[in-house]
Amino acid sequence: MEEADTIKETKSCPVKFMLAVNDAINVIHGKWKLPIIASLLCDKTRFTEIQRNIPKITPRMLSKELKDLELNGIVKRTVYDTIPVSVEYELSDSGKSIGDFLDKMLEWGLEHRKSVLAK
Amino acid sequence: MEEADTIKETKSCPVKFMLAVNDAINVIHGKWKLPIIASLLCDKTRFTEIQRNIPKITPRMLSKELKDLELNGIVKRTVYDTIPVSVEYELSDSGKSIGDFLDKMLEWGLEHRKSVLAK
DNA sequence: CTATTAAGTATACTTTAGTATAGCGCTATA
DNA sequence: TATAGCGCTATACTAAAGTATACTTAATAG
Repeated sequence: MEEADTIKETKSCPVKFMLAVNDAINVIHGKWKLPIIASLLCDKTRFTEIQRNIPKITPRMLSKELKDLELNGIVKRTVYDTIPVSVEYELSDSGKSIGDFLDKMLEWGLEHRKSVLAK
Repeated sequence: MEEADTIKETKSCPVKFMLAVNDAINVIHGKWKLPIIASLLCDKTRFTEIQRNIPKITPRMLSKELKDLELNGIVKRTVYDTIPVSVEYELSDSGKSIGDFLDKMLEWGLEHRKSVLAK
């Protein structure tokens, strides 16, 4: 099946539609996922570095969210055999392409703000 | 300032970027907002009708989420002076245009599923 | 007189998300 | 020997989100 057909078919099937959209929502869901992804969109980085980039995140949450993102194929974790060990996190291809729909959300958000302020 | 410039400027400003993206996230955030919006994308409808369309939602949650959506300018509520009163909910223009970024999320979700299954 | 419908509200509860704080194993540097 | 940095984990807690169940007001149908 062609790409365009897959999309068309999915839109006509509420269940598949919801599954795919929910995948996207889950990836940005919660207080910290977006800051983490934003941090990794710039550069592959290490644990402590991300912690420094995101004020107020606790190591517990950072660890939890990174695991979650890794499990969902958004983030890749690489351990280097240095002393002491260093660990690098980077976005997968899927992860990098999150920017695609974030841009659309941004545009919608700006439009919406305008229309709300107009009243 | 031109539309395109606003978007460009926003992308270069992390705070504004986050504000606008968060507006979009808030609108679809939680267990029930998306089903409610989906239900209203088809048709303007009444409270009980929405409740029937969304199995398992309680009136408490439906009421809460509709109020929230109304406050955020996504949904418009109209009370008709019939006996007994009937109340109709419909999407605002902003509400209708949510489809724009949902489509992008859908596309991303499908791509992502493919890439995860490929492994 | 009782039951039902519309559009919710009230109260109490459970579950999930997030916070606060401390500590581990390892090594390098002062 | 003490301190600091890295990449976390453990325990205990609070706060936010969601559920369950009952009830309200006003009218109408049986």
